[in-house]
Amino acid sequence: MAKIQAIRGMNDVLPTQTPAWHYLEQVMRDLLAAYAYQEIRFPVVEQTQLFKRSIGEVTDIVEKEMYTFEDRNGDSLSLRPEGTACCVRAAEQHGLLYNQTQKLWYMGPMYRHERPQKGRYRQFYQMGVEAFGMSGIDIEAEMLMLSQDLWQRLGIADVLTLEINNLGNPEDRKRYGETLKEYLLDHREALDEDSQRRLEKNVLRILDSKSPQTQEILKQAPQLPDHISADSAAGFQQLLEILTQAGIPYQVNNSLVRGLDYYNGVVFEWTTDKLGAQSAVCSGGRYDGLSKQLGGTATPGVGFALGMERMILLLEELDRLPVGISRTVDLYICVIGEGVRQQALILAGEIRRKIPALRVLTHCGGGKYNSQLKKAFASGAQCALILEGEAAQTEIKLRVLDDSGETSTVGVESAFDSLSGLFDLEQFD
RNA sequence: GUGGCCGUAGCUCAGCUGGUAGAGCCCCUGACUGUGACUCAGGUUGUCGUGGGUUCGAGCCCCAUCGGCCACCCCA
Repeated sequence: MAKIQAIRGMNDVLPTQTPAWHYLEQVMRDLLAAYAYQEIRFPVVEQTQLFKRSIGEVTDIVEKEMYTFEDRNGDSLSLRPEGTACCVRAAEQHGLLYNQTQKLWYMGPMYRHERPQKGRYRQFYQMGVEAFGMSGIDIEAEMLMLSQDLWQRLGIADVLTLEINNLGNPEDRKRYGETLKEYLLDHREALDEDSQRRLEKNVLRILDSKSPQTQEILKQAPQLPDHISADSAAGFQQLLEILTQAGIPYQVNNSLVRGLDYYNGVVFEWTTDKLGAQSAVCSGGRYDGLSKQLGGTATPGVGFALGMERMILLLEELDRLPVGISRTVDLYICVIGEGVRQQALILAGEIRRKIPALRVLTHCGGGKYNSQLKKAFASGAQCALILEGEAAQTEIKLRVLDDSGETSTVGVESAFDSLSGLFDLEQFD
């Protein structure tokens, strides 16, 4: 029988890696709680239409990266390639957007059929933040401050840079799109293939085309900042001022457009040069038209998503993971001889009841003194209880697992007291 | 989707111009040590990613396929 292996680009997270994930998730949860954002969860599968209508028909994501399949009843379903559309759908469906504002976050796997690469996987995890019902630039400012706060808590602020742009309000964007299209139609033949296709449904994307020839043509093109209404431009300036005051360095990039069609207003991207080709670790912006586009009532929205794998890669690369997060055992109980097996299990249970947060590993499966002690050290535990004998013991050994080799013999009854003396119990409250 | 490199024991890798496989680490046993050590003695592990082909014979050649890494592209 041939061995079955994981699907390409879909990774197992092994026990050696889960501590890093827990750490990252915990820092995020704490941060989001500090900003009073609430968690929302929604399904991994949605109607294909949801993504076609939000992300855009002619985007790469919808055109060639979605996992789309037919349900048994013939409906076209897709694994979610991103979270914003799902979040809007869920919020709208349950009346969360009716006459109220929301500050939400989510975390979970997304799916995109791309060629796997460092920092790019077919199943990847995103943490996303979305705010609904707020149209000022204060919410953009808060989100950027929140993300900056996260980088600081993780200790990676020094390797990330913020690129930011203003696409103007939806009318600005539409008007500019038409003007740009008109200009580019005159140079149609000189554009690269992709840009020619985008001319029809996705003109703005041409702005960040990598083709040198296309970029040459764009030099003479009508410029985006010239087509932005005064109030939108003023708001953008205010935002930039807040960023300056908050000590967040930024770089205005007028060709930053984003690959998802639903954006308008402020868009941004946090990038790094530490992850090879995958430079974007977090990005987002305003999407005021999205909820209406999905058939709901018009509700302003702002949000961003960040790639969890890329965060972890970055933390590992820069060695910014706190020491000690991998330790999973505090107390190791060595069980030498079948006679003390039962006593050891019962004793472990009593200790756990008395100190619920203490992580107690009872050695199972037998083995000699030497090898069990070796495992006790390898486990990272601070201390080991050693039960040895052919029958239940009244005295057991307590060994501190450091170089001192300090070992004492204690009565079973007083084992708990001895442990209390060893561990700083407050840390387990 | 395109291109380059790669796929040999749990891990890191070696394997000359094709003659059916090794090393280190780890792990286990024993000896010595009242003991995570050291040293010594011994031991387990692989359908050489998978499926075909060429050949008297393939880990080494050819084709296909799956997977990994990197870049393009795209994005988180």
